[in-house]
Amino acid sequence: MSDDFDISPEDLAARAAWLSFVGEMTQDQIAQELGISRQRAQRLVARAYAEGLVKVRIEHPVAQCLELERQLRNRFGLSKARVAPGLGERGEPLRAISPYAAHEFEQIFQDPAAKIIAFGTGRTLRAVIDQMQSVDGGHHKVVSVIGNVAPDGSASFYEVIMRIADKTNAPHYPMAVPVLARNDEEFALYRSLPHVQNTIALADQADVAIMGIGQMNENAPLLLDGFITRDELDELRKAGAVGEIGGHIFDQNGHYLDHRINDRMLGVRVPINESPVLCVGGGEQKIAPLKCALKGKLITSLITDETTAIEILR
Amino acid sequence: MSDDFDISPEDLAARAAWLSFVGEMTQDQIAQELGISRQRAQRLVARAYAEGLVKVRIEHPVAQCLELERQLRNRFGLSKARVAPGLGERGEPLRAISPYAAHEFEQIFQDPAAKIIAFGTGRTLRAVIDQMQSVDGGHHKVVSVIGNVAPDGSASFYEVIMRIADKTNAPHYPMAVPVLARNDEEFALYRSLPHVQNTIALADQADVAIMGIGQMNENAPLLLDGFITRDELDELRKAGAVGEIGGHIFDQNGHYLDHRINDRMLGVRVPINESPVLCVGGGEQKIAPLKCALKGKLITSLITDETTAIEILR
DNA sequence: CCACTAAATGAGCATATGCTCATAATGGGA
DNA sequence: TCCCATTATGAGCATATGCTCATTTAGTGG
Repeated sequence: MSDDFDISPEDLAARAAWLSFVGEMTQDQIAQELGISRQRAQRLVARAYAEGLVKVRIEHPVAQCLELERQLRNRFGLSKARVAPGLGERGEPLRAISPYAAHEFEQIFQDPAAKIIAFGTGRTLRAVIDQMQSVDGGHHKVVSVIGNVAPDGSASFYEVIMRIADKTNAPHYPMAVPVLARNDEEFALYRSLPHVQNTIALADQADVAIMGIGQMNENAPLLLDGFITRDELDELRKAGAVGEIGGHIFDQNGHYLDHRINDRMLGVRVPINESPVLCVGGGEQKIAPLKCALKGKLITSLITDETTAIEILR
Repeated sequence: MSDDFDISPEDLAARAAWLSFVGEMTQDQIAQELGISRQRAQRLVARAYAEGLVKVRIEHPVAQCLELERQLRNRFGLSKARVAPGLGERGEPLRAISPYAAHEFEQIFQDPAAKIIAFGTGRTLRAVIDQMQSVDGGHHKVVSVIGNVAPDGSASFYEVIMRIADKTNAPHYPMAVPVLARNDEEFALYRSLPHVQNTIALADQADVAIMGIGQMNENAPLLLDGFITRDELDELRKAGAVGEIGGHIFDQNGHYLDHRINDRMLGVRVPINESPVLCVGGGEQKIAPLKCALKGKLITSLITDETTAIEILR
């Protein structure tokens, strides 16, 4: 059973993790089995875990969370709500939400009926997609509803279309323009580009949109990622901005803001032609935006965590 | 976040496991979070794990196993072969095979096309089904190809139809007769019962059969479970018995034995009308039966573990 | 109401784990 | 070829974990 000569490095990590989690072996046993030092075994297992080779799921609907899901659906007329058990005050909400959301995503892609699935961007969606298992979704198309170019011209770091395509083997259609045009002429120019028109046309046919949500406080993703300046942020907030979905900024009633900056967002707004909008997000800062988005019926399904759900329902 | 008053006991176990695996908390932190002692936290996590609430999957195709799968397919003309990484000499083969097989089972039930899925019995299938996640397979039917009554009249312990139905929510059709009739008259009687005829008729339409495999040595399941006596075992072995699938005994060429005991097996033989037969099994004792079953084309797909695969291919 | 059995709990301890640091190996550029 | 920077490795140690055992609690039958 001991390997005569080493193979790939990742292979060994997977094998060590397998022996650890499935075989329930101690690190000493693994080391012996693979003919390596205990130290190395420990590192291999840790690495496999860190790299996401090891997927842990808890198969049990926690009663309190089910109840919260029911309340969310009723209160806001959602077609679907999923609430992940909280990880306590100090726990990152994303860590709790990701496995739950990843499972939902997998389900969506396992649907045999071919679909056009629109995606937003952001840290949340990135984290969820990293958690997904590979599924065969080659019959679907994934399309971005938002530009994938950062203000400095680099590829937007939190673009997710490529990653979701990797996991699902689906044909992918990024929107290869900036998130935000700098003025109206630039907006018109970008919008007129053939590949943009194609992508937008495809997005317009989306059967479902999967989106994150952004807050408009001092940690606004739009600000952190350099899409708007602090002055513009202040200006938007004065105009009533509370949150944004796919870069499109809305007010406390969940209505998209009529504002020159908002008008230059190149992407497609949700909801798209009555199609369902699945929003993933949680954490203290997302509470206000989520409440407003729910109020304005911008989203039709929600995946969040326990703490956030409680606050939203308060 | 700390619970004010306790809810269900299993709920708490799931929550503790969640905090442990997803939240990566130490037991002390979990204890504090849930307002219990560290001891209790430890036990809750262990319990959740033992009860199978925690599902661990390794997402990485180990190269050596892929190669073995390829060789198995080529050598025996299998439509599908899956090889789980071995757990070393001391590891239970079942422990390695179960997660792999469970995943395959889930895939089968996630197929949207309604199917009739026939099942054998045995320790192996039991273990695999315990590992399965719940899936929505209500559009399929599961039917047993073998009786579910033990010689003492009790329900056969390793019958799996109920359990698979639990996991998949599929309508289920057990075969409510003994595995083996005691003589030809009894055989004719049982076979004539209406509910048996119904079940057999359904099984005859199966789109796929999922089976274990039994050895005919001194640890033969048929002997251990009291379906045949030691004398009968010896007699069968003298007649060339090497293994059995669904109770139907075959020889070294994978041909069903023409023998009075074999003729009294009440179930349906695989393959059923050219339908695929997925066999799950591994371990030293299964090697000979598997080789012969493969030789006789009794099975069309195989899920096994690394060590067994190597031996089969030797 | 008591006594008995079985399960749940907490303390203490042996072991497994993962982190830090010092050292060795590896690899890329001059 | 040598040198430097980066990465991999192993030893030692602090901590987390899980097991055993003694004790308590809960549940059951007399």
